[in-house]
Amino acid sequence: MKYSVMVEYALHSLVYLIDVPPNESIGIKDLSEFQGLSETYLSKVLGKMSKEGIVSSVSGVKGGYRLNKKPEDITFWDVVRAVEGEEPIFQCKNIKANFAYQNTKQDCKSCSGQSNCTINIVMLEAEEQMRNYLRNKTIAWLEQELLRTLPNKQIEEAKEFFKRNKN
Amino acid sequence: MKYSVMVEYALHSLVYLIDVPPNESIGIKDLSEFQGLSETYLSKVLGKMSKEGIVSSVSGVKGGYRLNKKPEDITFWDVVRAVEGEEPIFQCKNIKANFAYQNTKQDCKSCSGQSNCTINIVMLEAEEQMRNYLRNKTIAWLEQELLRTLPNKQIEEAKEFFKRNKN
DNA sequence: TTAATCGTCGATTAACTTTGTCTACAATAT
DNA sequence: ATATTGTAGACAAAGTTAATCGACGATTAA
Repeated sequence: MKYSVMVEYALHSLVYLIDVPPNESIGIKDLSEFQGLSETYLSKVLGKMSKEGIVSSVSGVKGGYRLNKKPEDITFWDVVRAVEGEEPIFQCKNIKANFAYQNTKQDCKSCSGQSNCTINIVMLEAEEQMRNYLRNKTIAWLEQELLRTLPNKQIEEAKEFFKRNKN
Repeated sequence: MKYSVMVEYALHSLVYLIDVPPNESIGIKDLSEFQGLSETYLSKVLGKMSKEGIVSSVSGVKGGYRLNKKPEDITFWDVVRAVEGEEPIFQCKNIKANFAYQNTKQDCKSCSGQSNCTINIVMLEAEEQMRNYLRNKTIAWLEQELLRTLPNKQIEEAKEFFKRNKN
């Protein structure tokens, strides 16, 4: 079980969007070039975040992406959900004749809802612990943390790169 | 991102092994037939749990599986780990020239260890929340919960099935 | 108004993982 | 001995993720 690399691409890309003023933006070409990622693939990641209102996009010449919310209103969970969707990690397939289901006739839909399949409930609640943790970490917090821990040189390098290619 | 169905197969199968006396066992054929699962595939799942010491196996005629520990010493996490492995859900691919890494020269190994890639740390800690929850739920607890919530008829049905085919 | 630039969308391909099967083999009760 | 059962590994099928490509529409600068 793994998160798709999209999650990594998304979180890392957001870092560069934090400081972009509301009337500017960063193009997919710059974002992908600086991080060494595929332009077309990364654009799908940003597209997903755009759909979920995390970033907003500007079409046309000098277009690109910028944040669509304040960094303190974007959580890690928002990003994961935008990219991976809300489907639970664990899903009952409703094993036939199964001991652990009250109603062997019903299928998985009932099980992932407010079902009484104990095993499913445990797994869903376990995942909920992870989600709650992610809901508590915002992009604003991430920026502070990066400013605190990263060498200045590296931070300046990034700022320089995106300033040079400013949209 | 999804858990493999192996996790479901493993947890459900364990339920039927809880009450097996130390000198008896249940064969893969019965376990798979009762649950409507592929015999060969389920045997791989049990094999993984056997390797991790959760169950023990008896070869030969009248062979099968039984628990290798007390139900209160088997947690959900033990089962997930046996089946899915310990690899973290999120793994840094060390994006080239990446802003969020202190040392762009090092590769992912450094990042998933005690690295200072903040994003990676957050994701690892989030996963740890989920693991801790699973570490708190034992198979013994699961049995109590099932006895409490399942209709007697269903429980008896299962017991009957495995008694008939007792090894 | 035209041309270049940029994001969006869907089809397609490539790589990889999961699921499942098959076969040969080792252990064991009768 | 022999039939039964678990073990292991090769293999195949199906599904998912990663990545590419091309057509399209929106926007801006000239």
